[in-house]
Amino acid sequence: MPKPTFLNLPPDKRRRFVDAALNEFALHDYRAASVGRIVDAVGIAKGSVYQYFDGKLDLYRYLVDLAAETKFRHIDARLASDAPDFFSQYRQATFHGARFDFSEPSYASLLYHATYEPSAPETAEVSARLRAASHAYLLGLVDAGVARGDLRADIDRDMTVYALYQLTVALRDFLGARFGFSFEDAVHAGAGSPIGDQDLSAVLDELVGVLRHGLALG
Amino acid sequence: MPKPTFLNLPPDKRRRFVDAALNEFALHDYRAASVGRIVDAVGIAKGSVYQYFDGKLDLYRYLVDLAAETKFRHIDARLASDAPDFFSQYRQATFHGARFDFSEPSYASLLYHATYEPSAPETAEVSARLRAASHAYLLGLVDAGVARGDLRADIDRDMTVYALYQLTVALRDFLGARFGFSFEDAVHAGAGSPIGDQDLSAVLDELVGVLRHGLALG
DNA sequence: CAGTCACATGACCGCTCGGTCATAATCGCC
DNA sequence: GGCGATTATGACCGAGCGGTCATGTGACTG
Repeated sequence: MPKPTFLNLPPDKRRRFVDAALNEFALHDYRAASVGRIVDAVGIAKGSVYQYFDGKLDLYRYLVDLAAETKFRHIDARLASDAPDFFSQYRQATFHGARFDFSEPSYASLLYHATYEPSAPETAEVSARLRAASHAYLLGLVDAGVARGDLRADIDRDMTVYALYQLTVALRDFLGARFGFSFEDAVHAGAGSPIGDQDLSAVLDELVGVLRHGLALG
Repeated sequence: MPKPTFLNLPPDKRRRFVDAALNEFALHDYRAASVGRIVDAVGIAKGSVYQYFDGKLDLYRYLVDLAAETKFRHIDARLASDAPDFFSQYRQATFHGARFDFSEPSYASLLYHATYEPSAPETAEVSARLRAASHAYLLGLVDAGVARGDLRADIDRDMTVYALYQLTVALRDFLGARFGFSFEDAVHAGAGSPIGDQDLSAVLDELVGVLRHGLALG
């Protein structure tokens, strides 16, 4: 967790630091991210980082938590309050999740890296926490869906959650491939929504259609 | 590609080198893998590696190609020759793929790392080639399935391939989580099939069932 | 004005890395 | 045995890393 010094920082300086750090961890995975580049970008001395955080890992943890919290909040705030069925709930959440990723490519890329980083022993715990949070969220959705009768009662809940999770995370790559869009470029360029809502909706309709009825004919 | 010197090596020495390198790249992703550790493990001088390959990346490319080729061959050799429907074809390929992963955890982990490593600019091309090969394979399956009438004709082929790909790759994590199995441990311990064929079959039945009929009730 | 305290600084440390190269050992052939 | 070609070696290089710490700075306090 951040040291008190960090929290006492003038808001503007703190914001600039977080932005630069976010950028660095969005552009590079944990190991490749460089504390030196962060301080160069923000124009402070290297030692300052260690006045703010206990080290690189501590900073990373803080950023991942911040990004996850921000994204979840963004989605939750936009979820329709009326209780539709499972599939439209999932569709809505995924839609707003993707919208968030477009508008905040740095957060999105950071979370993407964190998701696929069980390799490094240090970051394994961060990855696991992130995955656990997503799984818990999806499991709640699935259980409600089963209870409501939207989903078959005989499905393997864990496998269903895993499949949903993977497909949702992979959406980023799929959208990138389909629409020739690179999140990495977006991190440099800042926000901007390069994929229209209609295109995104079409993709999600397709995905939800497969989830709902499967691939088989008839 | 390997230099002539590498190909002239006594088979036993070459095998020991490949094994050690495989191990290193299975235990660590590209950046974290260390040439020094490889030479220590195999008991040769560091300079020798650069007599065999043009560098770390060249060695990595060679190993990934080798692993991918070996795995594809393993699967193809075990595919039933009679032409069943799409789902049993996919099931068979995935089953034998998983079996391969269990019996050759080093290959499997190397391919896993290679799959999720578009971050490093150098390895992006290797990842892309690997993904392209899997996609081509799956696309062939899907197209045949559509032609045969196993699959709905109105599905988005690319998305279907992407979904199949992600779910298949993620199987590794899912099996690991469900059966408390770690591929990393298996790399150390060598082969051994820690998950029985029945357990694997049950998981695949579930997965194929969802792919076939979806999650919706009725 | 002196003293205190929070914060900023950047030279420096130790380490690991991929890669090099002059030299030495080994092999194959006549 | 001798000789050229091939292969093996490991000390060494330059670079980058995370992290440290003695010193400096500036603002608030009594």
